[in-house]
Order: sequence, then structure tokens, then C-alpha cells
Amino acid sequence: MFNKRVKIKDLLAAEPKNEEVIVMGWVRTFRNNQFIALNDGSTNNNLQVVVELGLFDEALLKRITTSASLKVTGEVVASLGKGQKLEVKARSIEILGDSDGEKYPLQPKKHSLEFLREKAHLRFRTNTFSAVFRVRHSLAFAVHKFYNDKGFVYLHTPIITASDAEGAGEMFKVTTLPFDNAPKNEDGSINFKEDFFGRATNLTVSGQLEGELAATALSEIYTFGPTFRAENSNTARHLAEFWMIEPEMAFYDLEDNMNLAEEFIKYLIRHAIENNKDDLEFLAQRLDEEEKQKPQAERSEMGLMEKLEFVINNNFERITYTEAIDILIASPAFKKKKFKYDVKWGIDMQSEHERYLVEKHFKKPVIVTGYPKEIKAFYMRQNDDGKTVAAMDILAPGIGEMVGGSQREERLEKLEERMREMHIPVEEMWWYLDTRRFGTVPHAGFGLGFERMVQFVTGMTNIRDVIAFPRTPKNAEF
RNA sequence: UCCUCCUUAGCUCAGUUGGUUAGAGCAUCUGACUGUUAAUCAGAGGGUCGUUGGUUCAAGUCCAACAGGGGGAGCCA
Repeated sequence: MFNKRVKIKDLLAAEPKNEEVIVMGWVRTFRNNQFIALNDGSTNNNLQVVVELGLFDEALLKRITTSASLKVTGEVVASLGKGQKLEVKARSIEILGDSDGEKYPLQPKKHSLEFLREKAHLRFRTNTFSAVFRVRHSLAFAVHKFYNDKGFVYLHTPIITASDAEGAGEMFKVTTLPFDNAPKNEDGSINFKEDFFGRATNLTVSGQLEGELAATALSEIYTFGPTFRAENSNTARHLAEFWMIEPEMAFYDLEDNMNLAEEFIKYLIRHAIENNKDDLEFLAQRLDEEEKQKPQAERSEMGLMEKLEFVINNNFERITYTEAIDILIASPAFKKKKFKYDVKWGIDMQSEHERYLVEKHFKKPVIVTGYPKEIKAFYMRQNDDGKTVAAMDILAPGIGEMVGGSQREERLEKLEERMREMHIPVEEMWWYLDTRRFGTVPHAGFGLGFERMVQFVTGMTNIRDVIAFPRTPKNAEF
């Protein structure tokens, strides 16, 4: 019977009442042949288990090694030592699983994140990663709570799709055809009529188009699922498989959309602060130590907790694309020719430009609206000026683009015209266009990259460290 | 994919203008100690120096290619 165990989190939160308890967990360190730091993942804090002298066999004590799993029965008492309020005086210790100290790769010391990335199957057993994944869970839960409380419907959009119309990037092909002997058409191309679905299919790059179909009946929906991009991106902020949240709302204009996105981000951060205080404080401390290694000029001005508090207590800056370009052109960085890429109206802003706006000029999240239509997707609503669309991107310090969204083009003729201009196959998209043919309504939505949100909240600088098993070019181990 | 840096013990790293037997801390093992907080102290074991090829009397050190990783960029969320 295992379920009589007390979770370490609950045990540490209570007062010591000299009761006997059962605890189970993994050994973090065994100090002085007398003190076991035991962790069961329920909290970042370890339970100190005290082994009284002479009470246990030498042979048993030798087996209490880093990462061995234990079942401990003992009395909860006030701690004699400093550093913890209470501890468990062991009456019996059962080794559930040995851990050979010679072979176990992690030690009770600081490891580099790069090293741990290569040990992704064991990195959950470190303070940093257990904290990150508890925060990640908490944020995922908060996503559902936020939308549920607002009456949104959680929509499961397909993972496998035939549509590649959005043009959001290279796609992974899904097929059951044999690689070496695929059926061919007369012109030598592959005959997908013989494939599993009778047509070429891919892994989804976005659930938005399907989301719009549901939103134009259920009013407010959101999706939260995996998304796949076969781009050869080797950066600290890209994954080939990542999770995205895409709300889609009927009867919302661009401003409603911005308000929702800002409220959503602040809600997630607040939820984490309220529910993951210990983990965030640990991560903040970790980050502080990392910052100390950097030269003074590169250090961030705010600690993690400070940054999160600042974001939830201040309004996001809202500017138009045109204003953004004006700010960049007027900036000292531009005048001193510090930018590698030129700035003028019509450009797709580069990372350096976005970072200047967010990290140097405004020093807080910025919502940029009204981008030139040439650099944005076909479905975005065209503004009256004929040049811009009702797009909005939310740029966050250290992360870049966290949210990308828009009011959607609900006018059939305008939409079809734009699709033809951008060589989107209008006929294939008949199902999407039907929403504009039958009872079309103004609507809007956005996509939020979940891992980037987790990065922002945990302060982790590499996206590969906020997803359990990262999928990146040349890496699908575990 | 491009630019750039890196790859030496299980981990983090040192290794001089190319020159004998490649070092340190931590970890591991053995022993000591026993209210410790990444415990401490003493001793021991542990390396085809990323791979392949080249230059040289001699390569961890110089050159090339490849592989893996970091940082930056592009694409994007």
C-alpha cells in the first residue's frame, strides 16, 4: 500500500506534531552519514530525514546514494539543526531502488543546462527542471481556467491537416506510402490518391483556420495543442514541435483582441506568482547568480520576480507600426548606424529593432498594430488606408514575439481578392470561405507560443529548457 | 541555412612560442569524523585530448574536412 504516504510539500507546510508518517522520494544528498535530503517532486524543498547512529546496518546506509529511491517511516519532529523547521526521525528505511553512484550521471552540484539537455530523461531530478515543469503545469492549468471562466469552448483542432494554405512555414509530411517505392503519376510526381487519406497531408502549423469555423458558431473558442514546423531553425526560441494557444472570438475587433491578450498574459503570470512562489523564487535566485557572471553592462535591470510584478502592474505599451518605425528612425541607435538592417516604412522589423523598442525604448511589453499588408498573412482585415492590416503582435523583453494576432477579414470579396494576390488557392479553401458566405461576422484572434510564455515566467533563456523533450533539427532523442 | 566560438577524467575547467610520464576542483571508491545544509578531513582509482586525414624528427597544441554543442542572425510562435 503506497497511498498512505505523505507528500513532502504537505508535510513541510504543517506543524511538527510528533506523529509517525510514511514518506517516499529520491535522495538528493546524504550528508554526514546522518542526514538524507529527500525530494519527491511535490516541492522544490527537500525533507531532511535524520538517521540516528547505530540504528541501521552499515550495509543499508551504503545504499543511500544520490537518486536512490526510499520509503521512510518515522516521526515528524521539530528540527534541531538550522535550515529547516522540521525533519523526520527515521524508524525504518526501505530502499525501493538502488542508484549506483559510479554510474548515475548527476551529482549534488551545479550542472550546466547544456549538459542536462543531453540528460533530458534525468533532468527532472534537478531543482531547476522540477521547478520549471511545475511552473509549466501551473501555466497550462491557468490557460484552461482563464478561458473556461470566460465561457470559451476548448476546441481540439486536428493534428493532421490537408491544408497548407496558411503558409506559416515548412511542414512535416504525413504519409503511409513507402519511401523507396511510392506510387507515381504519369508525370513522375507522387500519386497521393493512393495514400492513407487519399491526398497529401501534413502535421498542423496552426489551428487557426479551423478555430475560425468554430468561433463563427460558438462565438468564443480556444485551442491549446501541439504545433509543428519543419523549419531548420537553430535558435534558443524555436522548436520543431511546440504548444500554442489560439483563441478565436466572434464579435471582437482588434481592440477587444488586444485587451483579451493583455488580460490573458497578466492572468497567467499572476496565477504563477500565486501558486508557484517557491519555484519562482528558486528560479529567480538561479537567474541572479547567472547574471552575476555577466559583465555589468549586459545584466538585466530587474530580477525575475520584479519583472513579473512590473508586467502585471503596468499597461502594455500600444503603438502602431508606423509609430514604431518613427521611433526607430529617431533613435540614437539608428543615427549611430548601430542597426545591421535598414529601417524604413514597409520593412519587416528585425529582432534588433523589436529588441530596441521593447528592451531599450519602452522597457516593457509592447503591442504593435497596423502592419503593412505585404508582410502579413492573407486573412488579416484590411484597413481603410489600403496599405495596412488590423494585425497585432505582442513583443516581450527577452523573448521577442510572444503573441501574433489580428482582426480577421470578414468581407468575402476583400478576402478573395487578397487570396488571389497572394496566390492562395481560393477553390481549395471553399470551407473557410463559407464562413464569410453564410452569416459572416467581425471576428478576431491570436496565437500565443506556450513555451515562450513559460520562458518569460521562469526566466529560462533557452526554449529547449522549458519543454520536457525538445524537438529541434537533428535532435529527437528521448 | 549563414556568421562566430567551443569540444582535454563522470562534471566544470587549466594545459606556455609544438618537446619527456597531460593537471586541478568536484564526483566516485577506501578510511576517519558525527547536528550536517553542495558537510568536512586523509588516501586511491579514473584520460586512445570529438572523429578522420595532413604538416613535422616530434601534435592536446598547427592545417583541413566531418560530427556534436554554445552564442548571434534568418524564418517564426
